[in-house]
Amino acid sequence: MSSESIRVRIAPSPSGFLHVGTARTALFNYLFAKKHNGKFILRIEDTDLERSNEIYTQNIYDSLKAMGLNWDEGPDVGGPYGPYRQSECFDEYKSYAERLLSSGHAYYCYCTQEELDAEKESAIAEKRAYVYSGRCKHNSAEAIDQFKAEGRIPTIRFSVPSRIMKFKDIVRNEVEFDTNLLGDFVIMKSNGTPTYNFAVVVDDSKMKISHVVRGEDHISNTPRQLLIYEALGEPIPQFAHVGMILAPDRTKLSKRHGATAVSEFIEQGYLPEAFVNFLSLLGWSPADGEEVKPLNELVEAFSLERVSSSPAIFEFDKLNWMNGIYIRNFPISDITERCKKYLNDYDLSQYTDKQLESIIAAVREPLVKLSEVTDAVSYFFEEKMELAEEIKEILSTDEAKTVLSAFSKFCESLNYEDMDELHDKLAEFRKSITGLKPKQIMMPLRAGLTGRTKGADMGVVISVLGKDRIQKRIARILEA
RNA sequence: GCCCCCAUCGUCUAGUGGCCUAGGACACCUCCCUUUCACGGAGGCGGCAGGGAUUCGAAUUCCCUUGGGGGUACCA
Repeated sequence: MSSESIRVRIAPSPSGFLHVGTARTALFNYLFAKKHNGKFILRIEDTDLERSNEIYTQNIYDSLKAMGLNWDEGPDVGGPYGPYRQSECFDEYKSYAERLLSSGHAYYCYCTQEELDAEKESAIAEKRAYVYSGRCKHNSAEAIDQFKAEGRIPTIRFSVPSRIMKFKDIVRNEVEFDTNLLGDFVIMKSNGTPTYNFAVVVDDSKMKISHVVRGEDHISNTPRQLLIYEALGEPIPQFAHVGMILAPDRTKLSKRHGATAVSEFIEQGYLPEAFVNFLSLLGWSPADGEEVKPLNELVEAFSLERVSSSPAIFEFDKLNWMNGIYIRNFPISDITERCKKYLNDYDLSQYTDKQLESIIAAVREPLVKLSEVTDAVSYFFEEKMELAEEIKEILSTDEAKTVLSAFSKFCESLNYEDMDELHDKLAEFRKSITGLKPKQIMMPLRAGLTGRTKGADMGVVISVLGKDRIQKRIARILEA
């Protein structure tokens, strides 16, 4: 097949924030499209008016964009096969349904919910698998008139032929279903809107989708959709059902497991770029084994054949590791800019951009999430420090006091602008105090100046704080 | 219940009959580096769910069992 013809889509329903599972599916679709010079399409599946909400649509846009998954066609950017929002296509579904009606592939069903429930209950009572009886398939004209007179509004059901349905799935080879277990299913609800299985097929064929890459939870929908394609006489796309993403307790990832929305992760301080990279490794692996790959490299490395058919569990350890790598490797100006939203409580105006960058550069190394920067830089912004017992203990010794008062004098003559020189001077200072190991000198100094036992390089601390604040902080400790 | 899918270290995975005394990554442990935390480097721990069958040979093929997941709607 010519790669020009590859068209894939992500079709979320705006009934919640963009879920990590949907995000991963979107990623795979995007990677597949870009790898083969195809089109990545966004379609909003909002046929369920009740549950759909515009704020979710916006969240889907924002999350996808943050991840860098820009779509070629979609509700906002348009395209040759629109509309890309199902709620704008209701007339279309109706006319497709009529096609099926007139070709004998579908029929009106006047069964009430109560009648249907009764069928279901007796099936359960008899320990039979429930399938719709198909009783409305051969309604007489009189019966139909009677139903209409009662005010019943029909659904439209697809007439399912009896046979074994086989299809080839790119990630799992042959899959087989017996259509007798399906039952004639509803394609148009009584309120005139299409059901999911019907709308998907209409839209996918209208949009000339060549490959349907989606979660394994859709695998049992596939035979129904195949039947519709055939009845419509539309070309059938290739399918690829990816293993699902599960929570650590091996059940479907849901709210009770914590964050499930991409936007929540971003909010927490995960870089979308890192998140994407992490997601790519859930159910797929690059042939070269190199796991750290930004989006453009993922595109190059991607192939559907390497996608896994078994489910993957979403664990934070590797995400955290990945995020740390991106935090450390991104340009410092970029990271600094992204950190600002976590620094709202501080007066940033006291520092130049360059100083802020050197502060962030000095504390970024151990960060797992950007949000941790708030605490990591606190001693650069707050003069009054709450000292933990551990710190008080370190500062209580005579040695510590000696070190601090010595440094208070020593810092008189420092050049605070030159970092290399500062490090040399620090070494000099260490030598000037005899009888103490480097650590015994540096730790009290750190504790005295920052109120912490760990943190930024002392050269940076000293440089940023400057003489006055250093002397004040030391004085406060020594007076206590 | 019925249908479908899945099954390699704790987790993500490599592996498509001999290259596997099963490789990598995360996590964990040890050591090194070191003015702290970290980063980085070097090691270590740890797995083919069980049982049959095919084969000279099985993580790899087939069957069964078990386990897990998904579906079973006028939700998507």
